[in-house]
Amino acid sequence: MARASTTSDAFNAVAEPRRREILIYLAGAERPVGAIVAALGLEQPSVSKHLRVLRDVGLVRMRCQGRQKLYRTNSEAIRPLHEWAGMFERYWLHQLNRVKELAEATVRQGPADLNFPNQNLKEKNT
Amino acid sequence: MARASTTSDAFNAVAEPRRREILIYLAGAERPVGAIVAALGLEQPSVSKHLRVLRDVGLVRMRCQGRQKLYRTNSEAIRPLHEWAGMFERYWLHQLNRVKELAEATVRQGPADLNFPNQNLKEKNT
DNA sequence: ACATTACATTCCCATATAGGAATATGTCAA
DNA sequence: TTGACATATTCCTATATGGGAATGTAATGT
Repeated sequence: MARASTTSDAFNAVAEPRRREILIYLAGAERPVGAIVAALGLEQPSVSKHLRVLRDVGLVRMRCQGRQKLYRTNSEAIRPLHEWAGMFERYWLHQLNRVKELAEATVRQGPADLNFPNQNLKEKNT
Repeated sequence: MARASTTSDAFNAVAEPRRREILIYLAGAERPVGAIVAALGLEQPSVSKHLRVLRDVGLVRMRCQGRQKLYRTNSEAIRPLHEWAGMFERYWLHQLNRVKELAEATVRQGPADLNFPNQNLKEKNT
């Protein structure tokens, strides 16, 4: 099997850096395609294709106004990403505490020998 | 050009659903590969390959213990995702307020005609 | 030394891009 | 109608998968 489609979910859609830029650009206000092209310096067909992906997963909304189409970010669709990543918050807070405690312990004991920095470890880390 | 490599950054790495599952499973404690295989019901080579991707972008750490290799999630590496998605928080809060205000206004006015739900809109939405 | 356990890597392949170029579609203006 | 403007879509192609199967490799037990 190949990689999942970019339109399969928000995670796949935002994997592309340009699509993330577009989402940020369209977060505050709706803009016509031409404005995105000008602001991000991309080719117009490229922007249209990215917008198509973003629409398919609900990350942007579109409205027609005369001959232009106004896009804006649907921030609600980004919440699942935020919440998924947020599940790990308690763990990175723990890691920060451990680093802090280690630093304080090191100050009390004096610095470790930098030539053998792993002398106190039983297993090698990666 | 093709899609960016899954190892190009954390965004691309977590686009794969199985890799997200692995990260959650390895968030609380380090586990040998066999435990992941058993817990998630994937083929062992598949798990090894996913772990390789996750390691390349720093989303997991590995430690050798005898013949097994213990992996754990490096939650710190998920923070950038959380923070990127967090940039949109103020916008989805605004959207929620607008929906709430609209609902309250609707209650005051009575419900709109469901057969012509767009009768008050000048442009068509998508 | 040999078999076993625990992982990692390689090979093969169907599939899905993302970008560039060219073209199609839809809207407004004269 | 004709032309200009704003977007969208199609075609083409190099590239990167992810899964399955098979194989490689390192560590341990006997």
